[in-house]
Amino acid sequence: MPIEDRSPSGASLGHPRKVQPVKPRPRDPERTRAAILDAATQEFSAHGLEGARVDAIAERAGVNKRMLYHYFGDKDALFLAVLEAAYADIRRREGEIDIEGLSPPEAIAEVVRITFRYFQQNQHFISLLGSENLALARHVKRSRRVKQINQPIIDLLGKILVRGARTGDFRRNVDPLQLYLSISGISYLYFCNIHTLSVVFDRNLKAPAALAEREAHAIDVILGYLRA
Amino acid sequence: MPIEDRSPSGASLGHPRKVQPVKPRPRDPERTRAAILDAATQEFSAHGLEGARVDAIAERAGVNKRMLYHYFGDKDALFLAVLEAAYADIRRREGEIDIEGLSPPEAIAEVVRITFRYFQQNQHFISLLGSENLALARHVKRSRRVKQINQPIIDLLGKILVRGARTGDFRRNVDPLQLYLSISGISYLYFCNIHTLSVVFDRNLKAPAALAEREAHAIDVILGYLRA
Amino acid sequence: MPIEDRSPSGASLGHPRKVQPVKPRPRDPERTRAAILDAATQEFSAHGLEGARVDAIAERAGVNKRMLYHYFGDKDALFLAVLEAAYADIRRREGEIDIEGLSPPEAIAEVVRITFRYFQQNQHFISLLGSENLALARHVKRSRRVKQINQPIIDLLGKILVRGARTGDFRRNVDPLQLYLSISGISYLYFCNIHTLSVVFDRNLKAPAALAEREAHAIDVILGYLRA
Amino acid sequence: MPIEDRSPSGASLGHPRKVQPVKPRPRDPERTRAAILDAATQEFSAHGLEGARVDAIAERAGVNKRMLYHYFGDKDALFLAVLEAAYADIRRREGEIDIEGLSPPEAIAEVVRITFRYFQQNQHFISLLGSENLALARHVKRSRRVKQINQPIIDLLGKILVRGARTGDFRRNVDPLQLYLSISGISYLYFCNIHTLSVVFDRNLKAPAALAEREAHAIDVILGYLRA
DNA sequence: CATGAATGAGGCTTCATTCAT
DNA sequence: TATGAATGAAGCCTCATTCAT
Repeated sequence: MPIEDRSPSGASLGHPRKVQPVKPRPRDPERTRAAILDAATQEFSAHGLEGARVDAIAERAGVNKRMLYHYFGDKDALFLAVLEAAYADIRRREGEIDIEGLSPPEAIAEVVRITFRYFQQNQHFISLLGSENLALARHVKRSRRVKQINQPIIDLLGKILVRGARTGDFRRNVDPLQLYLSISGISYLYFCNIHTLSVVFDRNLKAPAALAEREAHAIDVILGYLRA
Repeated sequence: MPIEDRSPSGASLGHPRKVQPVKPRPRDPERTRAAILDAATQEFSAHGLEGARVDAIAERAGVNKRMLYHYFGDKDALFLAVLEAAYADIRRREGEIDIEGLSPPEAIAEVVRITFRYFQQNQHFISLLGSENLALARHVKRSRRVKQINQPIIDLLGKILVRGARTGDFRRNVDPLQLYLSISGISYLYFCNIHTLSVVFDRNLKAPAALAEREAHAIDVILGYLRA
Repeated sequence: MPIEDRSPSGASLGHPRKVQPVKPRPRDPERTRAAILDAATQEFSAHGLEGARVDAIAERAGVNKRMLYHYFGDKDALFLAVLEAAYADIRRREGEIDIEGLSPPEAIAEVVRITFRYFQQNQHFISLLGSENLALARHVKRSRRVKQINQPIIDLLGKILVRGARTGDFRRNVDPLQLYLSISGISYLYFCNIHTLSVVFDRNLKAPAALAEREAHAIDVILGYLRA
Repeated sequence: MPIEDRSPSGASLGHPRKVQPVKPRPRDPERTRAAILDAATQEFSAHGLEGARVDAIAERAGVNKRMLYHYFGDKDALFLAVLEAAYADIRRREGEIDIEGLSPPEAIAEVVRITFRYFQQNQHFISLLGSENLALARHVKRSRRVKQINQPIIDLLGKILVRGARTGDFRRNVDPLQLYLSISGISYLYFCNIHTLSVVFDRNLKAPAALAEREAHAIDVILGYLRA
């Protein structure tokens, strides 16, 4: 089941700072705004909140630096906008999970798989979260929009767990939130620390085989834990 | 089983930048070096590699800024020194795990527990890893000392898995490295994103009850997965 | 004898930059121009020529920034327009001085009183003069309209002095211009430096009692000097 | 009685921004600090607080821009330092007034004369006061050192007034503070608005003859007012 | 070993002004 | 007439680092 990247940008970590600015048509506020947001997503995820350069964002977006302030206020506000877009994207993605007609184990496997692949394809989101936690979540705290954004996925897991318990597939009394954090965590660590882990264990964790192995393991762990 | 913090510093995230500089006795190279390293650990973990300020480190350490360069070369070299110290510390900690006389499930539970508590008490290590991965592991790549530092824990897990398979407690064919990454991940995500998760789910994840709940869940997941 | 403020705006120093924009009816050039001029008077007097912000003026006036350029050319030209309006206003006010039927001392007292109150109620004018002198009078130099604007008041003083000399009330050979500068100066300093003087002498110079005392003193000095 | 300019700098208004940087010997903190303060006095008085450029100050002082921040903190703190130095200077000057052996009228004349000449030779002080009042005295308010700096001159005037009343030279019940403000005001306005007044009255108020005439008039007014 | 002054590059932000509609 | 997007220059300030003592 292929999963397209619909994140605000195709940014991924690890690219040096060379850029192909996509000049937006002038006098097209919508496009300009989007270009800035996209460039900012790349820059912030590639270099962190403190490491990101406003000049680089402007250049990447192909707009005048002044526009960043025109549209977003300042660097921190731009970062919040990027975060909100990223959160909105993951919510959208999780909302599309379709478990219609799947058995409880198959449904859980699907959730794990999608989670794994989402992190794989959106490593910039992991980086953004890192910056925001370094900043003690001070941007997100001021945002109403991000709060409880993950509730739907918790609810979905809750339903699958109930169904699985009823069919006898799953153990009982599993907290959906704890489960969600474990599902995420198993995938998250892998991508979050992919560079250091690759060095420390002297393996190329980005290789397709390694990725497939990890994905299979993630499903194994969660289903192994849940089985009655 | 209480676990004391033996990390190079008692640093934890979230502290503002005010500091009580502990002036080392002048003309005491050993102490000066240690003071700088400790201060740097705090500063780097609190503000990230890019966000850390050389001046702040010097002030925190109570030494002249010039000393940082005298002892460590430059900011990046200092960061690497901090990383190496952090890795050395975790290796030391993992080397102390004692599973003598424990059944395989008890041994695994102990590993999970110690891992969870280590991250809990050394959140600065998580922050440092974040910075290093943002930097594409470029410091660690140059370091011989960090490589394969985690091998002992993999070996330990391997032994426990073999024993558990023989006793019939555990499933067979579990890759110790994959297992290690899962054990870590389940705890790691929690502390890595503790600030944003607290906001997004509107819970105080630092509360003792929440921590205890998470720790128990982590053990449940791993043992649940491993059981034959 | 109460004197209403008829200056182009009711601006006075010391107000922070928050504003209630009075949106002029669109398509009403007269009103738009007046709104801009009024807003500019406030902004320039509150923040000085260099400190004034074109954006703030536009916002204050409730018009599009482009209009400032449409109606006035540029910031400097707008400043000159403000200055000219201020000069015109003070000329108008001085032209209204009525000494009909007053004895020479009473007439002089009236001039001093009106001068004092004018400065009191038009402190923005003092501020504008400060900016213009800082700019070495470069705007006013280019303006024909401001030159000799103060001639009428000099002429008036000259007449009173002649009359007073004839009646024996006043000393002879008083230069009306020098007298005018002294009359102005005695009031001017008080308002020009009201903030620093209040701090340096630890008094509230804006208090009604302080103002009344100063006004009486101003009259005393001038009449004391002039008496034969 | 010639009066040398001992102000922190020989700055006077009206000079364009070209500069002869006086490079201080490096590694001479005292000199560096003084050079910055002197350059800042010139720049602030020539262009106002908002119009002054930090770069220009550094260039004028012949030091690296970073030094301004090293020694003074930021632009506002530097401005306060300039103000304090200016106030200290005028206090020093007023403290040197010597009325020993002078009759009360002669003593008052001396005070007026010195005041007039001080303003004449220190027009930068007038400019600085203008900036500070535009800033609502917000710098001076935070300074303990500036408060009541002018008390000595008030005390001096008080003594002369008492003596003059006793000798029958002066009228009674003159408030020394009000008198001081008048003495200052009569000179202050002239220099404060020298550029606009020169234009408005189409005279060269800087000409020696004009200055002498004004000084004589100032003495006349004050003594005329005070005479019994 | 230790200090504090000094540096030049570059950071974020804001300015007055003009363009396209 | 009126609008809001767009611009390039420049403003204040801070950075990691080195020099002179």
